Amino acid sequence: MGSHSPARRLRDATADTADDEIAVRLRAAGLSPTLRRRQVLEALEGRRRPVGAHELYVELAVGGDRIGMSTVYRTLAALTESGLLHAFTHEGETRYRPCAPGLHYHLVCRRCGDVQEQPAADGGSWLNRITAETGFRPDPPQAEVHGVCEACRRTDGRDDRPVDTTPSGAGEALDPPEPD
Amino acid sequence: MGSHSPARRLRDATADTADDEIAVRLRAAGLSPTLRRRQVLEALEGRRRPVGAHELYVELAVGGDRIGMSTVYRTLAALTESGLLHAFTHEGETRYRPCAPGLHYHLVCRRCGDVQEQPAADGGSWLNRITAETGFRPDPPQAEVHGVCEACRRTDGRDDRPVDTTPSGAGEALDPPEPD
DNA sequence: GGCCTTATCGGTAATGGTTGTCAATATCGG
DNA sequence: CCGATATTGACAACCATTACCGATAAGGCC
Repeated sequence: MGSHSPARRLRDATADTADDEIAVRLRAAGLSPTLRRRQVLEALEGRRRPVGAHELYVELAVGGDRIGMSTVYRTLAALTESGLLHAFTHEGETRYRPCAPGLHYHLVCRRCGDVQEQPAADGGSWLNRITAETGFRPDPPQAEVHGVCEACRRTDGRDDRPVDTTPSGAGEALDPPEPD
Repeated sequence: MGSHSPARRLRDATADTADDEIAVRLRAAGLSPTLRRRQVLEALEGRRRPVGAHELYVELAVGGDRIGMSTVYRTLAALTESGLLHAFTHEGETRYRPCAPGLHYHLVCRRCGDVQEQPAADGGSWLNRITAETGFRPDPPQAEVHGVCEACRRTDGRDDRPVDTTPSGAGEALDPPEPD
C-alpha cells in the first residue's frame, strides 16, 4: 500500500507519539491527538477560506487518505467543541475555520462567506459590559458580526440591504469615516 | 393590540388595504403587505422565543390558516432579507425572531437558543471602528454574540466550554475599558 | 508479550430541514 | 372586464447531517 501521501508525516508522528505543534494543541484542548484529528486540523491550518465538511472530505480523499464522511463530521464537531475551530453557517452548510486563541471577533461576510478575525481593540470592555449587565456569558472568540466585506462591496458596488444605524435613543451611530 | 382573531383581523384589513402598523412596516421594508406576510410577521410579533419554520407552520395551521410550507419559508426569507426578522441557526434549523430597528446586538444562547437584544451602550463606536479599520460593513442588528444565557448557567451550574479571555498581546481582556 | 476495555473509525442507510417546480390563484393597471 | 404580474400551495426532490453498527486501533494491566 505504499504511496506517500500528505498524511505520511502524520502517520510517522503518530507512531512515536511525537508532540509537534498540532499534537500539543490537541492535547491542550483535551483531545487525544489521533491521526484523523491531526489531519483535519492541519488541513485547516493556515487556510484563508472557510471550508465545508464535504469539501474537506474530498480534499483529504484526493490527498490519498481514506477517511470516512462520518469521521470528518465527528472530528470537525470535536475540534469546534474544543475551541480549536470556529463554525458558522453559510448558504445552508456549516463551514469551519481555524480559530485563534484569545479575544477577537469574527467578521462574517454574508456574500462570500469569508471571515476576518478582528482583534478586540477595546480590550473586551464591550463583552465585559454584557456579562455585567445581563449575566450572559459570551464565548469571546465566537462573537460574530455579519455584514459585507470590502471586497464584495467593491465587486457589487452596492449593498443589497440598508443599514439602519439609528439607535432608538442612543444618539448617533456609524458616522461614515470615509463616505464614498 | 387585538380583540379579534389575528387572522380574521388581517383578512378584513386586506380587504380594504388598511394600513395598520404591520402593513406600514412591510411597505417601509419594500414588501407588499400580502395576507401571508402579515400573518407571519404578526405571529412573530411580541414573541419571546425564536421559532423555526415548521413550528410556525403548525401554529398557523392550528389557527385555521391553510398556508403552505413553501410559503412559510419564502415569507420568512423575504422578511429576513428586508431586516424585519433576525434569522440564526440553532440545533440544525433556522430560527426566526422579530428584529427591532436601530442599533443593537443579539445575545444568542447556544444552550436554549434564546436571544436577548442588547442595546449598544457605546453608541456603536465598536462597529464604527470595524468599518473604519477593515472596510467591512456590518449589518448592525445582525451582530451576534454566542454564549450561554444566565438562566442556562444557573440550570446547569457550569459551562461546558472554557472561556478564553486572554488576547494574544492585549493584556487583560474583560476588565479595563481601554479606549484608544 | 498477550488480554481486556475503551475510544475511534468507516461505510451505509436513514433523517429531516430546505428548496425547486409548476399550475392555480390573487392583485393591479388599463 | 382583460391581460400582465406577483403570490401562493402541494408535492417532489435535494442534500447536509446524523444514526447505526461492526471493524479497528489505542492504552492499561497482568
